[in-house]
Amino acid sequence: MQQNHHPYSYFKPKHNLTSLSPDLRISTEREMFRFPVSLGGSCDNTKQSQPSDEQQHRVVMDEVDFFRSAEKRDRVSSDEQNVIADETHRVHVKRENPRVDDHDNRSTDINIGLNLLTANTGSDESMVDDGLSVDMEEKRTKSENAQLKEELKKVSEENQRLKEMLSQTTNDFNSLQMQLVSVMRQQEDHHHLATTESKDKANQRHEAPEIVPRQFIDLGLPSADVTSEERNTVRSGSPPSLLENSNSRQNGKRLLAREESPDTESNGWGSPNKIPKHLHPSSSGNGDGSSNIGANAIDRAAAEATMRKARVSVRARSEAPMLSDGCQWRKYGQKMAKGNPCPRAYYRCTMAVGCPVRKQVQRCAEDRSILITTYEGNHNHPLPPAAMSMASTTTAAASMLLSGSMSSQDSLLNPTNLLARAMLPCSSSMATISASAPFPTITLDLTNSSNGNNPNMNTNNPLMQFVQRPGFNPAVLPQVVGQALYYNQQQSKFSGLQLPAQPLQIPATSSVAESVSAASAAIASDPNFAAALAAAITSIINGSNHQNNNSNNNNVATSNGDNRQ
DNA sequence: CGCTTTTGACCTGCGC
DNA sequence: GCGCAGGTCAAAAGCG
Ligand SMILES: [Zn+2]
Repeated sequence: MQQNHHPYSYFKPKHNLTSLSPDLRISTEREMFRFPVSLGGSCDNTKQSQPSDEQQHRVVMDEVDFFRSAEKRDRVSSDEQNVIADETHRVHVKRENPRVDDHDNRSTDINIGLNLLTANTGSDESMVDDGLSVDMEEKRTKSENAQLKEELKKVSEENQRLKEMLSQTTNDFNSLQMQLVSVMRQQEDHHHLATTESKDKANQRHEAPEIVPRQFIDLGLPSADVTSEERNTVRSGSPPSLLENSNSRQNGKRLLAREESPDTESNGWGSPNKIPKHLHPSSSGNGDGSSNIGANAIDRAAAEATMRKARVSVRARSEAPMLSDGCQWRKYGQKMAKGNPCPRAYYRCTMAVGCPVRKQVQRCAEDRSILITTYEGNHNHPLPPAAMSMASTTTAAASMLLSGSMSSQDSLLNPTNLLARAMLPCSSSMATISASAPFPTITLDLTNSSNGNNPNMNTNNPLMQFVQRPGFNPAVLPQVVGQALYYNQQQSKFSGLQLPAQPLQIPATSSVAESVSAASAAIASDPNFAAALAAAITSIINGSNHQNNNSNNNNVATSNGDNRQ
């Protein structure tokens, strides 16, 4: 937990600024999306330079609006707010002119309008410095201060609430999205199957689709004997909810509560890795017999199962036995893995009763200072902010992997692949795809060593620059990728996995085009993707932003196989 | 006392 | 079918 303070310190700046004025606080939100500015590597410059009102009016991403609108509402609601707003406005207007020069200068330094997004960090000072008509202002300032303080209180609370809401919503949305995607894919598959089948047996059959639901109707009927048997096996400490699920057991022997709570069903991973078994032989499913429900059950089961398989693996140097990622874990097993002297430990999330999330921790065989943490599944409960990074990462990545593996084996069309390549133009060799394996896995390599096979320093990759920071906690990084994945997925997946028809050009990622296929270049240069990266990275950077270069490498590799050390 | 870790047994999928 | 390897279970032990 201690380590997590760091990662999430990016909330702090928000609060600090909050103490200045609501406006400033709001702009902080925007700050989260200022990443494009930093692409030029001029983080420091931008911070030092004073922002202007004009800058703040440039909205980089829509996501910001969520907060902004909320804030605005907040402002309007209070009486004196308007006064404050006016004040700040006036001040800003004043300063605007001088700032413009700065902008021009900077823009020559770096690049285009990206600079417009620069920080407002100095705004407080500016307000102080600017004190023009001192006397008048002072009086006002005093009263304003009082108001501001109150306002600040309110806003802080509101902020807190919003944060909580956001995290929760994000969580929910992630899982919902995951499910939706899976269902969509399933439907596609089913359509495919149905059509082919009906073609084959067109003469004999009336309706092919009927077949599927029927299976589930059968499955839906839990046998009374089984349940009673299973009750015996329930552990003393286990919640009664375990019983509910026991009907999904297939073998009488070990009726362990794998899917521990009813929640799990709706959430992800109700079914263990044996999807096919669940589908065909017996058990499980909703008791109801309507064909629709059955179909849904299939979809869900398959989706969950697939989801389950999707993994996010993080390689990081750490002497600690485990990365602290904000979640509570309970060790449930340990095994000697083949070809590795170090044992592999198995953990499961204990923050909620039925949470299906698991993780494996193992040291790298070649370099024992490298810790390999592999996550599976999605949390079925609200997460503390400290845990959001990992969670969103796994969810998003899992979704990505899902869509990629199911819809096409084509590595080029695999969004995950694309992402990996897009993020790692210099180390595209790392993005190996072996179509042969059961577990689609995305691997984040945060280790120091350049891994030999990656001679190019990744310094020209924007993402690298951000990862290569001293205070950078490996545990946070997943959020970067996670969010990137997340946003990217909305682009690439929901638009039907089709590559953007119109490749757009973004200087920052243009290098991708050289080393990567045209397809991946298209995605990578997609402004939305860039923006997603920006959002994700900026949010991280804002928190643990200390300029320094560490020799950290961030490699993202995807494979359909087990992660080999 | 409640929770976590340890650890041997067990289950499952896969290749031969 | 057999053996192997990965993954999981749960009783027992450990810990605060
Ligand atoms: Zn959880």
